[in-house]
Amino acid sequence: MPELPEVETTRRGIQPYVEGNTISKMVVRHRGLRWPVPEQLEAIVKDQRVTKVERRAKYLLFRCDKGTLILHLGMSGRLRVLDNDHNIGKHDHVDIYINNGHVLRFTDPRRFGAVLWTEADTDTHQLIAHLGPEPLADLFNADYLYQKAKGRSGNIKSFIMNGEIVVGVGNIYANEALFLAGIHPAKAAGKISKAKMAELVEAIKLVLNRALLAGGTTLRDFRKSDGKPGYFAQELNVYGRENEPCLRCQAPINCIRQAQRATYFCKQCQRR
DNA sequence: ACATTGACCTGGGAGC
DNA sequence: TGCTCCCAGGTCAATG
Repeated sequence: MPELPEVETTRRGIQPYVEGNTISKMVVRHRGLRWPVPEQLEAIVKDQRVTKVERRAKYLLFRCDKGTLILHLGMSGRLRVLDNDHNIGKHDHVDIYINNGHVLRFTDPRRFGAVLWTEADTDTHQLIAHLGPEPLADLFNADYLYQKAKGRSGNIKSFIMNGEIVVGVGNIYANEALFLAGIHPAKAAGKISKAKMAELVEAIKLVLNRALLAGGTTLRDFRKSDGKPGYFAQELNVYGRENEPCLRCQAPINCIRQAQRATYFCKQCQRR
């Protein structure tokens, strides 16, 4: 499910139920996520107050009294607020009980997600320390991207999906942003002009902001944290539209594979 | 330093 | 109906 807008939508959805409250209990039914859920986590988080619910890249960060609970939704993860703990499903791996009667439930069929704990500054955490800027921050601009791309021969699509360059640009929005900027996804990152990079930066910010406003894209199983679907899928220009007419020029949309991921683009509108 | 590939998992849909 | 194959929103770790 989750690209950055979905993760941020989830954060906003759960924040009012969690922030300022205390974790009364945690139940882990399946420790085998991307990394094992730490053995002592239930005991560690019990009775800790959550002071902030933040996000860095696609990581959700629950700032607690004694450290930070780090949660990643992976490819198929979901986090919902429930009024009770009924109807436990096969993929409901972790429940976090809040002292206001709500339960945060982490569901993840593919188990690519993660639930971890750190007592160190998260900026120095192994998984977070090397991440690039947030795409919606001012730091992410044409100068930055152009400088980073200098001398790079790899394709621009993989480049913008690289979390060390910029975080939060997943497959769907990488496709959409390149279409809006009129850049061929296979073009070498280092051969793109600064002017084009400026267009790309604006396109990335635009698609992410739009999706954020819509509450995240609905594809397969995405639901906002309250269980209602998001509704951005109908605004996609190229993603998932192989052989359908380009919405700008009517030429059929192409689909190729880059780094084992599907890339959709229009040959007419996105020149090399 | 950079680029590419495999790996982690399950479920759903297409095709036979 | 049921089997097999392929695909899926992420991203780390290992390899050239």
